Amino acid sequence: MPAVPTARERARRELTADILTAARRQLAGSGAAALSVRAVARELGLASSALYRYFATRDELLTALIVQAYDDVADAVEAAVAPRRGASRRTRFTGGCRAFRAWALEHPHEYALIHGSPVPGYRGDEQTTAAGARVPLALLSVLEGMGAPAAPSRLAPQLAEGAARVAAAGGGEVPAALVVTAAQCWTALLGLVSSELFGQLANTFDPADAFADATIEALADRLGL
Amino acid sequence: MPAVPTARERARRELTADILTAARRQLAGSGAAALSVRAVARELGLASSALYRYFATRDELLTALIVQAYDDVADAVEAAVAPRRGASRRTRFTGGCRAFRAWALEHPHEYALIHGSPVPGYRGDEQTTAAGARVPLALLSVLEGMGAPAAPSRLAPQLAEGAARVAAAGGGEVPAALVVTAAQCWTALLGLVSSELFGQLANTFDPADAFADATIEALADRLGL
DNA sequence: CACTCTTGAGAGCGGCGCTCTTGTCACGGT
DNA sequence: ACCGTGACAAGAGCGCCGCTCTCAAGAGTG
Repeated sequence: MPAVPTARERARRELTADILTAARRQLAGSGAAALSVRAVARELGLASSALYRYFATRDELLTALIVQAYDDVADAVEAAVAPRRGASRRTRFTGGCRAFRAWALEHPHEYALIHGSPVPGYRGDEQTTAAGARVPLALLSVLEGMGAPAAPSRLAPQLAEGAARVAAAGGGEVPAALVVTAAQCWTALLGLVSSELFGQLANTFDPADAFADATIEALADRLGL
Repeated sequence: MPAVPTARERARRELTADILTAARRQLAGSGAAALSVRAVARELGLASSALYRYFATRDELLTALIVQAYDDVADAVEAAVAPRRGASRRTRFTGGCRAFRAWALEHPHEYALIHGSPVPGYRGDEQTTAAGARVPLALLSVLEGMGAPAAPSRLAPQLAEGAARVAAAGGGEVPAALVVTAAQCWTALLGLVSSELFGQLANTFDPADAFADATIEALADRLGL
């Protein structure tokens, strides 16, 4: 591969990026179910068959969008939890949670794509799982250096294994019991945001800002922050 | 309407039920995205156009399946939380949560249909929201007669409103602060099950039985059970 | 019996994902 | 400078899909 890419290579990269941009706009506008290769091609003034030179399948295009969405939300959350002068652990954690929810509210279709029901026969792709781990790991990183919870009851073997896998995946210096609690908080956060976005709170806590804030504070309490 | 239904009416009811049964089988087998009116018609030996006499649209068929799924899981949870001799509140609550998770694991596609990303432009149908409220109300009913949490700090207005709406919807004699906590536990339970089913726990707490049990016990703790 | 209203079948519309073929043009080696 | 290779866009086409329309047959009712 030459240091200076040929015109063809540049064109390919640019068109690939254009396809992704158009696809993302369609996704944001009408959701993943309505995203069609033909519509993207139309928007770009191409024959639909031409797109298959860049993405072999609709699922492949969707996968690229999934990775983009994971990275996008991870950027937002990582920025929110970054250590700052005078920012307590609790502030960083709740800020990260709030950033996560805010991103989800701004990008509902992208959120549904990555945290809703898996579209086809859900691919456990390496790329996507790695990208998907960034947000929970960012939230976990806030807890680094904390002691174990007050009552460090012995963990069930399955839980200890899970915590070990989290540690291996990058969850640095956090006691296993706290990792388990953090994972519970992570699923709770997902439940909060999914419930709000998918309409499970309709007719009850519907404008959910106060409910979300209270829930996030409760999570921080539970983590001993 | 005559007391004795005509042959045509009986036939219509039966065929409607058959359509739902076939559709449900397809849903359980391949998921909501793959459910097609034509395939259901094929399975029943009908022309696809004939099905439109019974369900005006694919969405209408899906809505019927949604209501069925809501009722199905509600039956399971209500049975699990029913008061029994010697069953403590805590046992009834955790049993209800476990029944919810068990139903979801047995019916992943139905679960995705009702708690995953809303399929089209999600209808806030009256029928579906009423059916969807049964499970959380069943879990809430376990808490009836309990006192308010230790620190009944004044609720934000939005939260008080939400709790009032829950009470109006059938959440009987439960203090508002406890209703809020219960709602948080409900979204946390949804997050737990969704995470497990949608693959968010892959590579960490993947065989999630121990994790789920620990999480459910933690919810019971939080409710003071 | 005549009538109406319901039902099921068939053809058909436009859209979808995806494949195959065809003509064209950029690239790299000689 | 030229020519062969390979990437490329386009078009036609396949089998699906949701949905509509029309039409013939049959059940229900006076």
